[in-house]
This record gives sequence, structure tokens and C-alpha cells, in this order.
Amino acid sequence: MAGLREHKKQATREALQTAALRLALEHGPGNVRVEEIAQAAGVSPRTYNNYFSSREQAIVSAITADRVTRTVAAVLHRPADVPLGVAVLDAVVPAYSGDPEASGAALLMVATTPALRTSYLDTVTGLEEPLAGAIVDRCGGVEALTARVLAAGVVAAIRVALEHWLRAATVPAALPGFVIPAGSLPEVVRAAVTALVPALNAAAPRPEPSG
Amino acid sequence: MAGLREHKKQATREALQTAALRLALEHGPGNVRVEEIAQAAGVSPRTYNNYFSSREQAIVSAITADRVTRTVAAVLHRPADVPLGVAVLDAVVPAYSGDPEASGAALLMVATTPALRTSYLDTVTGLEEPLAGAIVDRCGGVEALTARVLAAGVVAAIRVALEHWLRAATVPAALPGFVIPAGSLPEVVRAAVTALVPALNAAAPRPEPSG
DNA sequence: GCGAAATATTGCGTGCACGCAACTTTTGTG
DNA sequence: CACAAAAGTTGCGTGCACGCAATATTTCGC
Repeated sequence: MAGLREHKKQATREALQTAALRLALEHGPGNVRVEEIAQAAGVSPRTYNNYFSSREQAIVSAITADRVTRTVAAVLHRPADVPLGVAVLDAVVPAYSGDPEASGAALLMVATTPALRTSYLDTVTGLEEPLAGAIVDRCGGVEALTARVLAAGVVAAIRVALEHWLRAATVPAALPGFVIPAGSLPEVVRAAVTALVPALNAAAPRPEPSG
Repeated sequence: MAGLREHKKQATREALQTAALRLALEHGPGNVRVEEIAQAAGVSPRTYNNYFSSREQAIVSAITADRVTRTVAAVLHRPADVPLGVAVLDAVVPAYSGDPEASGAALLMVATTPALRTSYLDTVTGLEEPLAGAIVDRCGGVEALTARVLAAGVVAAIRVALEHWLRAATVPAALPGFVIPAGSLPEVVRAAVTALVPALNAAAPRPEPSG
């Protein structure tokens, strides 16, 4: 059994994530040293940077969890006869519906800390490559470059939606306890991605092979 | 006259850019210290980071020059009666036509140095905000969020095109002197942005006010 | 089990990005 | 011109990201 190594790696990764998030919430995001996170997870500071390439990355990855994986899976599971734009829309929007209830305090912290915001928005980029693959899988005849552009466009749309939504947390005098307008995120994401639906639907070479 | 300050700042900025590019070409991009660039431009190392937030940024900004400015201006100068998608396409593509002849050696260096590649691709992001503004100016009735998404989509498309094009420099045994397939960049950019044209054209609420 | 190859962890050294608090230069006003 | 306010520059200190080589751990063939 060769799974021991990989199992330990996954455990260390999760230990680092949870430790980073916990310490950031306890002491404030600016008062957490990489050394503390590493120590709390039982590894050396150098090892921390073998798992995460920035101090913020561990914190936000504890929040975003496996959303990328779920989104891609959702796209692939849509029935093949629905237009690409609809499939993407119906796959992406629900992925951002369960977000606010996850942990309001953590999201408020991300929203109000510039470095964390940037890092949080960057996590969406991880969707680009698998999404491009999913688009190719769905529409066989589509150009690789086109699929890539559409995937990058969807990622950009989601990023814009998140920016728009996070801004609501800082602009109206962010009181502690005043969390983010909960239900609105999926709607913003939907509005953003909808702007690209015409391009997504136009990409599939032939949605209906006429009889 | 209050222009002395701003004039000096611009001069320092350009001095840093040219010094960074020259030193990178002379000694190789990995053998240039920030301290050397600052010294060559006659400022302190700390001041360097007041102008550029990374070592690579000065180098690539010496190459990209004012392309963002030109692109936005080109979008705004298209006649108002052409569809948005066409206007964007005809504005963006020429901006990437004069690129290869600028300096083949510098581009080869960027293409083959991962850190410089990343930084180079990041410069395109600077187009997003002004382009979104230009889209709003062109199509009065468009939603701000929609304009932002479309601008971000165009930026993403350009980034994908550049990635695709830069890859050609590394994959086929990049011999020194073998530069990048020159004419192909505008075509790749055109192909990439074309995938988004349906979305761009669908955004304008009413392209032709009839009667 | 045993030893070798593969892989992960660690310490070290270097350069970098940036907050902060002086200090210097430019600007605008009387 | 003088002087104060505004804006730019600099040095310092800190923490971080990462290449590199040494060390410890896991895996795999026998």
C-alpha cells in the first residue's frame, strides 16, 4: 500500500489550513506569523512553504475548500443536450450558494483584509484549466483555444462577482456582527456569468444536428 | 508651474524601466539585483519599490509600454454605430500587431523566464478597469456589472492568447536567434477575442435606434 | 526483513516587499 | 522672499518566499 505518504500529506495540508484559519481568527490576520502556523501544525516553517506559497493561501484555502472540484463535476454532470451556457450557469451558481453559511466571521475577515481578498479571488483561477477541459469534453468539436477563452471568461466573471459582493462588506460601515447580504451572492454570480452565456452557446459547433 | 514634480517622477520611472531591461538583457534576468537597477537609475532601493512592487514589473513594463492606454483610446475612437464586439476586436488586435518587432531579444527573455512571463501576463489586467469604463461610455444603457464582466472577459481572452503564443517560444527548442512566429500574435488574439464577440454584441441594449 | 531508489522534511542563506518614521524637495500663499 | 503644507525619498527593521543541499522517511523489488 503506497497510500501512507499521500495520506500524511493530505493530513498535513489540512492541519495547516485549519491552524492558519484558527490563528487568523483568534489574533487577527495581521498578527499571525508563518512560524506560528507551522508550529501549530507540527511542521517546520520551511515545510509550510512547500504546501502553500504565501501566508494568505492557507487561510483562504480553508474557506474555499473543494469548490473548484465540485464546480467542475457539476458542469460535467449536466445532461449533454442542454446548451453550454445553461449548463455552466446551472453548475456555477449553486457552488456559490452554500458559501455564506459556512462561517460568517471568516468571510468578514477576508472581506476586510486586502491581502486576504486578493488571495481569495485568486483561488478562482484554479477553475480555469479543469473547466476548459470540461468544455472540450462536452462539445467535441470546439477549438482548444476557444474552450480556454470561455473558461477564462467564466473565471473572470466569477471573480468580478465576488469582488462586487465583497465590496458590500466594506462600504456600508462594516460593523462586527453585520455580515454580508447572504442570499445575494448566487444572484450576483448568476448575473455576471449570464453576460457571457451568448458566447458560451455560440461556441458549440452544432447543438442540434438537424434531421 | 506644478509640473516639475510629475515630470521628475515620470523621468525616474522611465529610467528604472530602461535600466531594468538593459541589465536583465546584459546579465540575464536571474542575475539582476534590485539594488543594481536602483543604482543605475540614481535612486535608492527603497524608492524602486515605490514605483514597482516587484523586481519583474519594471522589466516587463519597459516592454508593454503604453499599450493599455492605446487600446482604450482605440475602443473609444471606433464609430458609435458599429457593434461593440466589432469595435473591441478592431481596437484590441492592432494593439498586439506591432509587438514582435519591438525587440525580439527582450521578448525571448520574457518567454523563457517563468517569473517574467507571469508578470508580463499580469500587465494585461490593467486594461480591465478603463475598458469597462469605455464600454459603459459606448453603450449607455448597459449595467455596470455587465460591462465589468465583459471587460474582464476580454482581458482574460488576451491573456490566454498571449499564453498560447508564448508557449510557442519554449516548446520548439528555443534556439537563440529563433524568435517567435512573428505575424501570428494578432491572429491568435483575434481568434481568442472572437469567441467572446457574441456576448459583447448581446450586451448593447439597442444597437440601432430605429426611425 | 533488507537495501536501494524515490520522495518529503528541514536548516540555511539570500534577496525581496513593505510599514514606518525621519528627512528632503516641491508647491502654493502672503 | 519666507514659510508652511504637501508630496517624494531614504534607511531601517521585519517577515516572507524560495533555491539548495543535507537529512529523514516511505516505497518497492528481492
